[in-house]
Amino acid sequence: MSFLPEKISDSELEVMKVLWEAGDALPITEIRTVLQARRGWEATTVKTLVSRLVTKGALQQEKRNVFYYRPLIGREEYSDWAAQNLVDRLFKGSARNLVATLVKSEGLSAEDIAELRDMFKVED
Amino acid sequence: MSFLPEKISDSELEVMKVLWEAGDALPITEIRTVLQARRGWEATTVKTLVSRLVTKGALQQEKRNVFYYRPLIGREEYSDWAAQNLVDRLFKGSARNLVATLVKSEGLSAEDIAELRDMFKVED
DNA sequence: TACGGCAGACTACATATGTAACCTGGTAAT
DNA sequence: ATTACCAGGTTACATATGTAGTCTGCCGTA
Repeated sequence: MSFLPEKISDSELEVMKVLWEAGDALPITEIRTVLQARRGWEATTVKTLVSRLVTKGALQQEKRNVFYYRPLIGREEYSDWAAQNLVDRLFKGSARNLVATLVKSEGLSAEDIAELRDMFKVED
Repeated sequence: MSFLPEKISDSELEVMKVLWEAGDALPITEIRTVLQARRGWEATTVKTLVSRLVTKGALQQEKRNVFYYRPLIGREEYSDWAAQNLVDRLFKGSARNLVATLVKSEGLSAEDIAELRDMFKVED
């Protein structure tokens, strides 16, 4: 796993999600529009978050007519890292413990469990 | 699930873990000893973290000969919350997606997979 | 061509977090 | 009783984070 350069904060993550959802580089305007609707953030707030992400190496600036921003970290990659991080920090390094918690805490529906069972049949 | 009063930071979590592991209230001295060994933290650093946790309502101070600190939030409870939080923030609210990620990621050992498979055989 | 709007750069500021020092009074040991 | 040490309280200070304002130059439109 290529590890992350620096931590991505909650607010910054919102920006990453917009880019990940778009599946392509976006100009600041686009990002701003989404986050203005979604979170009520001002244009400058979005700009600050984007700048910080560039500094952190999570986004790349592409010069076109106007700057476009492209994620250098994929959603999968980040999610994997976050999941592993949670496992290490709170589940004694055991993913099984995490899953057990999810199962117990109603986090998983009956269908989820059924699907997971299938998944484990197929895997390996 | 009784929700958490405030966020517990990474460093603060280290303190909580010491208490959770102890399974009982501890005096600051004990906590400090563990964290001095485990993290190299100074006595005052530990004191600050403990104080913040008390302020946040995560720890309760018990007056004896000397103050003893007792977690008001259980490890299970916190872990559940953290897991759910991760699911909501990065896995589109689907715990199944998280599990799928754990399975796919290199972070899972063969034994982990085996255990998970067993778990799903037994569960439900 | 003058002007209004917007992108990008820079600045601002309160709260959170990581990490720790200083001070003060009580307690144990001499 | 004197002293050294330690618990508890208070203060410190840099960096991170959430959230946003100001300034400046360019570009399109009147």
